[in-house]
Amino acid sequence: MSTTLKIASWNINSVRARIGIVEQFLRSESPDVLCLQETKVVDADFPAAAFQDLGYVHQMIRGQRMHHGVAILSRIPLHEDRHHDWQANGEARHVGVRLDCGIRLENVYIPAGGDIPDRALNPKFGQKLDFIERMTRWSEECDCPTILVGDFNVAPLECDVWSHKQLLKVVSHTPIEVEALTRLQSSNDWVDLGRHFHPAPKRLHTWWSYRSPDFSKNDRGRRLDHMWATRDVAAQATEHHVHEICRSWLKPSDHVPLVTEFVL
Amino acid sequence: MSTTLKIASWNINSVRARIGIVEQFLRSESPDVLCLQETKVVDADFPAAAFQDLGYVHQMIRGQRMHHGVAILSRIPLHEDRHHDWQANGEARHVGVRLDCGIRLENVYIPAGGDIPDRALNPKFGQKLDFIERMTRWSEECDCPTILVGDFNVAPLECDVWSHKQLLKVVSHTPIEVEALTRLQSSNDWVDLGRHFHPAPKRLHTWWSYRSPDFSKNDRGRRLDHMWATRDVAAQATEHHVHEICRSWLKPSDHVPLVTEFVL
DNA sequence: GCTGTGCTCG
DNA sequence: CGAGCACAGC
Repeated sequence: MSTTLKIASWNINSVRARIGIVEQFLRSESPDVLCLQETKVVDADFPAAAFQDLGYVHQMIRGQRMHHGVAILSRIPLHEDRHHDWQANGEARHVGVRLDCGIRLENVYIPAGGDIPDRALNPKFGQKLDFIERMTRWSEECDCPTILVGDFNVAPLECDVWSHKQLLKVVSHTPIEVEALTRLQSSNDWVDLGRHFHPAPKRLHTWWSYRSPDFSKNDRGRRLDHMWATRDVAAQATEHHVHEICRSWLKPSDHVPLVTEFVL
Repeated sequence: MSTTLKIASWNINSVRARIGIVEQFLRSESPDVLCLQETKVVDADFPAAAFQDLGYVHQMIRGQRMHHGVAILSRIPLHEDRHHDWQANGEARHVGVRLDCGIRLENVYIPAGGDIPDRALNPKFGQKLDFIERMTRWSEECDCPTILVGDFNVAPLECDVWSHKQLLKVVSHTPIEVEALTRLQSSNDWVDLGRHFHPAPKRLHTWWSYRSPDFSKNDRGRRLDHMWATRDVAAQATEHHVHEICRSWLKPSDHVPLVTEFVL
């Protein structure tokens, strides 16, 4: 006998502004667990009831005023929730739990890093690289079956962006960020599920800027969102989808949801 | 042979935020002329095309950044537009035109007057009374058939408010404002079309605060919006309606439209 | 409450 | 472009 586990991850850019389309997504996809990033709301104002009404009664919420904020909403029990604050700056960028099957699920929102890809000129860029380094130290110590999801704010491969050449000096696709993310991936037995199911050089994007007027016409996307799993767990993955369609919905997030199914 | 003339007036509290419901109203009521107050937009950004598409190709727009702003949108020709600035402060509170039938149509947005009904403590209250006085001087000189509409921000009669007693010291229903409005009405042969068709003590309201959560439940309305006509024109009026239903629409204005039909 | 504005952030 | 916030005005 086998059970399936369906995990979704989505940077929704304000859970309150997006509650309608998140419900729509949950109704159509029915994942067992939904990981959110950029909820942008303090825990007291999190729209918990809306998720409860759809069966997501197990909730691990870590929000803050205005920026960042992560949450795990689940139809299956969640245990041993931990909130890492790797940079000890109080930013709500991580929440992790253990599922009944023993797998740990880690939900992360890596800093965007500002506009200028230079540690000296732009402290936010330094903070981003530092965040990835500290995550790498943490990842080295991870010793159980783990799924790591979230908005990593890095598009590592050439085919992860609409134009490798034009984005080489644009934060999210610079060599220094890609190297940092590669070290994170190498620091444990991480399998990039996106590329496992949709190998390069296939086009795979999860984010389109609001600033580009017609996202589907110009298609200037980047793969900033990721789902990784330790090799043992990745071996149980059966499907992985990027729900591009959600970018065309009314009042969309600039990110779209990722979904992976596992057979345990 | 006779022709009908259907005039509507509506404080829409931002024409851009309300463009959808104004279109809905125009489609269902099809007035010949629509007078708007509180358009809250500079002329360059006025959604002129939306009105043109519905046949309102004759437009006299007097807007300003952020506050106030009036407009006359019409399916019939408009002539001799005049913008009075009675207080010479640059506020866009009036636009008037002449119709082909010879009637003048004057569209006014009288200042709200702030919170405290005291000239000394609250300059806005003084400005409101001064505005009405200056309008009175102008009204005395009006010597042609005229329809005067708009948001007067005064509910003169006891039955114009949900509680006469509780509003006696609330700006919009204080004796000093009512007296000022009465002087304005007496300064020419003005007929209050609202009360002509719906005589006191009938309840007649055109505005419900956003702050009262369920407007229809508590029904704490006031008659702040008015349509007046000189006696000759008033004699040609056949119907006058307050479209209360518009207050229950999605994302409503706090005011509802008034409509009068004339047979010329 | 619900507009507008200006601001920061991505 | 579109979230968040703060403020003013009604």
